Amino acid sequence: MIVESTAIPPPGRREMRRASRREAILDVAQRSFLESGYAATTMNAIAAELGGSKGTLWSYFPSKELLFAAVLDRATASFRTQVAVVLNPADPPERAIRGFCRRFVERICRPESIALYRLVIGESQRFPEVGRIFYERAPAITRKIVADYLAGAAERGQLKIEDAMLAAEQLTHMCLAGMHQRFILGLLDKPSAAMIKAEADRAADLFLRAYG
Amino acid sequence: MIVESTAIPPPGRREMRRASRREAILDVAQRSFLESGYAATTMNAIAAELGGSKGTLWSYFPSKELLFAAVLDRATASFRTQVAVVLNPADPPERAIRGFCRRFVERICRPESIALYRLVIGESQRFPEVGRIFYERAPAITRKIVADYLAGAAERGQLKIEDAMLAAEQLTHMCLAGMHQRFILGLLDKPSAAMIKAEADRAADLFLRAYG
DNA sequence: GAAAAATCATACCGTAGAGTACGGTAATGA
DNA sequence: TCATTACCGTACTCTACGGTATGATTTTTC
Repeated sequence: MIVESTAIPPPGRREMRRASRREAILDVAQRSFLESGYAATTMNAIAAELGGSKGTLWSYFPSKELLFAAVLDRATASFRTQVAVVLNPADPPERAIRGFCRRFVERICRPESIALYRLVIGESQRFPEVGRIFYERAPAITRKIVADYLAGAAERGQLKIEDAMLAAEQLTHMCLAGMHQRFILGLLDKPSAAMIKAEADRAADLFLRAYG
Repeated sequence: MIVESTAIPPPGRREMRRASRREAILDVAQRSFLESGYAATTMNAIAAELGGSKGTLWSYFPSKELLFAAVLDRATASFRTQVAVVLNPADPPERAIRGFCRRFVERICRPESIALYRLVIGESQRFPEVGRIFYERAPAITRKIVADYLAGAAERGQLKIEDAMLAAEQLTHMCLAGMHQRFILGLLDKPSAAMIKAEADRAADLFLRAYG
């Protein structure tokens, strides 16, 4: 009564299992690292939450540091892909910039983003690469996208901008001005949609007032 | 041949000794916390660097957490007093704002300030008061000072500002736009005077362009 | 169905660090 | 002078955690 049903698995069934197990480990580890920081996260706790044994955990990630690096890598990758920013050159610049600000503020004020930022900053002293990797994969990429748009808008005569990179940096940081610092320091917990909109509009207003 | 020279010490000589010892402990602890973070700082190392014994250290601060709190308190207090900002209402606003920006950027990009900010952010998850205390004693106070100046300038017709608190927040955060994040993440080490000036002027320019 | 690989459960090792205990010694106060 | 208080040095306890070892059990592959 043995049916050969599973059709696909010539490319290895072990590999599949292994990959999904790896993901499961990273899920648990990421949650713990983001929630408690590096030092307060214990391998024992991760193994316990996984249900498996310690030996298995170590067979996937031979040290806590390597596990941490893998978590960081995955987290920034997810950030990167989610910055599918909607800066449409066909829109009038007010609309495009306002839309970007809202999306950006919403993104960076999510609890996971805040936790990631905290984690990176907290560990960037002990692991200097952490800060560099994060910077290159999150803020630098966003800035580049915004700068490209702004340069185009300047060419089309829609905005008066000399240094697009500088302007992009100013715009993104304006989006951080109010709530973000308070989130980072733990004075606020959950952003409401109204707060996000207000924050984004304030940033866009100032920017457009200066460069419009 | 014993001369009763020391004139003042009726208010206790033990207390003096004790106070200065306490300061010495805080000096060492602060350096270590700022340099290595909370977790990587050990009470043993502090005691060793002090030269004294562990028992003495514990007699001043009965736990690592309490020592940490005391360090934080002192560090933010020193920050607070150093924000003797020169926002002179008699100056023309361009001059006043430019001057403030330079001083402010210089202040927050100092290695000690960066280390403190990192420490606070890194631990504000585990010790939620840390973030709150820091916010109230450093960013909030600065913002208040700036807002008061801006409100005055608006009344005198020098600037077009509706919401002074908002504008103050935007101005101070503009000063953080470029270098500060890179310092925090460890991509830069020591700010040059030229970098500080350029950064401050960029922030002031944008602000004055929008509100001038 | 049997060999091989992965996983499990659990006990263990080494280290490190927070906090304690204690006997001896120097400074302080009356 | 004498009691007290603070300090020193050091050894110690206890706990936690990263990492290892091992033997049994399951799963995959052929």
